[in-house]
Amino acid sequence: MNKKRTTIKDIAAVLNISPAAVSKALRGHSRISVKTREEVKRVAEELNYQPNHLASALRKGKSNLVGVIVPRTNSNFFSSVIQSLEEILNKAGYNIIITQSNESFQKECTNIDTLLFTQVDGIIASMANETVDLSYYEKIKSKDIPLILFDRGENDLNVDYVGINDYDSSHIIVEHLVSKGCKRIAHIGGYRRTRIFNNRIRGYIDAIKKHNLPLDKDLIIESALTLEDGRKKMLELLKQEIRPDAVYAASDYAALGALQVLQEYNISVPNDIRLVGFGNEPFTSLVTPTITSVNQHSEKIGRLAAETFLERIATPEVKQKLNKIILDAELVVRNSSK
Amino acid sequence: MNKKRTTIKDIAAVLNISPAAVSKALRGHSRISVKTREEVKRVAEELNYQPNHLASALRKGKSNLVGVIVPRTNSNFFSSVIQSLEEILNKAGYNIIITQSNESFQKECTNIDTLLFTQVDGIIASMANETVDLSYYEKIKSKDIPLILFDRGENDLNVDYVGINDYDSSHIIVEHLVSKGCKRIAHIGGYRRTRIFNNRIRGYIDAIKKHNLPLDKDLIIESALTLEDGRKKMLELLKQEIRPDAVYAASDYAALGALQVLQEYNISVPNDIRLVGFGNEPFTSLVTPTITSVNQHSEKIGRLAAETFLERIATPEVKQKLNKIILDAELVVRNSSK
DNA sequence: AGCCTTTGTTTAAACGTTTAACCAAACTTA
DNA sequence: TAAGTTTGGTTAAACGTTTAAACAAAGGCT
Repeated sequence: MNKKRTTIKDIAAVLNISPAAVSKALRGHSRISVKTREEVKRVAEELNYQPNHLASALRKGKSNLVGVIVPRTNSNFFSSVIQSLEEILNKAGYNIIITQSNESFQKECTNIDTLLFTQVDGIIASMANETVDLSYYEKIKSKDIPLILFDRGENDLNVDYVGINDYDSSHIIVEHLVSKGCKRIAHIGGYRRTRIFNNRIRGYIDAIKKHNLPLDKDLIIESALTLEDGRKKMLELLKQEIRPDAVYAASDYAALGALQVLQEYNISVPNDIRLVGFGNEPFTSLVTPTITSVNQHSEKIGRLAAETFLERIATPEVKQKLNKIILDAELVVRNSSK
Repeated sequence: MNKKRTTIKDIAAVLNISPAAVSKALRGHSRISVKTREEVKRVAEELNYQPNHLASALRKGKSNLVGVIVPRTNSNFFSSVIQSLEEILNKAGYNIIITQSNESFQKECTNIDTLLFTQVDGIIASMANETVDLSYYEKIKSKDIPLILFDRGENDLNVDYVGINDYDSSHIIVEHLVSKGCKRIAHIGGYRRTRIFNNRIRGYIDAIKKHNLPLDKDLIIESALTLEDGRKKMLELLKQEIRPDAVYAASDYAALGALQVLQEYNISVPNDIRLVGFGNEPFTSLVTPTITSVNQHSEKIGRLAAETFLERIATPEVKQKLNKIILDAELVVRNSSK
């Protein structure tokens, strides 16, 4: 019965050498003769040897596993970041464990615990909307394993961060709408407590000021940015005495909700009201009219996050500190604002 | 410096007992006095003890990790299955490692290899469209760890399978279209070599026969079912002498592509041509008109797959055999076929 | 009292690798 | 040729946990 897996010892027994020699041969240690090295490889192949990752991880004190936490995977942005993370990290010999927080702080905490329990060598995360208490993230830091944040980060954690320039993105959007002749631009934004949404709001405000447009408090609405929120907030905007002539939503889902309401009210997009979303979700180019949005360069963000992680691993002596990598976002103009 | 993690030995040292006693106390072994058990728990808490998962996994010969392979995560179906898998398995003490094949056979093979390398205790997978060579899946079986397939399975592997009744779903769809008065129903299907798509095609054919409708070869088109395929195939259908009065696409993406073409040609949906998709992707209720589709009960599939896995783990003596769990799908009627 | 059982714990080995330290043989070099 | 270096290994301990086996002490039974 070959019920039991072949181990390094089995190979050693066949060749009448020590397990240590086999281990070294397999890892390409210099002090092993070419002859033995090749014999070992041959026998390993023959016996269908598969190294026991757990044993090696235990001995070396690293698991070659990277934990990933995202709010959800069924958004194009996150799944694309993950894909790119996986590609880079696999090449470097790491596997990733993906977990979803579903935007819940509670779930995020248990995710962190299970990842730490699994002895991951590092964590790459995008924070849940709800999260304000950073103690669980501090816990990661206290374990002295790299923590890399992307998209949804937090300066106070003083770790690496990869994301796009939200502030500038708002400027670009407002500028685009102004160039189309819009004079009263509303913003359906996220909650200010989330850094990226706060930045988008700040960018919006500053851009509005810059173009000497009315900075009406009623034109800035905070929400969780779901489709349903988009609908509700759009209805509120329509109830105002002077309707806006453009709406900039900080998420494509909210933009879509707004679009649905506008269509139900027979308000023409883009003729009566121009609309811009954020995130460049695939459906933005599937609906009618197609929705102008912001491309967040997900693949690039994934790649940079992975590379930053590898760099941290390579130089463990360097203490982690706030290190922001900010990419320029790109406005993808579609029919909803043409 | 508390640089080093607390181990079971540290706890033992504090209480002046053996590490074995600590281990047993922590696991709730019956032969440990209530007193020591509680002291151990107290000290463990105090020293912030985190069990070393690798060591225990190595010793016990199981990793408490389950590998998951999906074609992609950015589809609502798969991400929802994953979420439900995660929920059940986490409760049972398992963590999941998610990998994506991107519908590529090559990628799927390396995914299997990395999962096996990571010593997962089992694999839950949905096969890539491309996959016909089953040798890598046989490799999983030869390791004697449970393999559970869902949605995209293969009878020949003789393992557990969870999915919906594709054959019947086609029947239900055709019946629905017939009830709306359709007489010439086209089917934009997947490739026959994939079992589920073959079943949908067979179901379509039998249902057409059953209702004595014309069974025209030109009305059945195979493709990869992407949005682009939907567009192309719809164009082909429109070129035919007698246009169909209904189109049943085996994926929502293809259905959406078809819808776009129809709108470009000013053909009214549902008045001129009725349209049905498959998968109940969120966008089906977001576009105009909303698209009738089939709900695949993703949460239930995830739950059943997880439970089947746990059952296999609990009864390792039982040899795995073909065991199909087939759910009834549910037609969600929307405007595209009303 | 003597034997049996139960309770609570210790001992020691094991899981499969890696690696520091050691060693013998072969080769250099002056 | 003697000392030093290089080559190609071996030995043994270690990573942190689990667990079978052993054992001592206490309690139960006749």
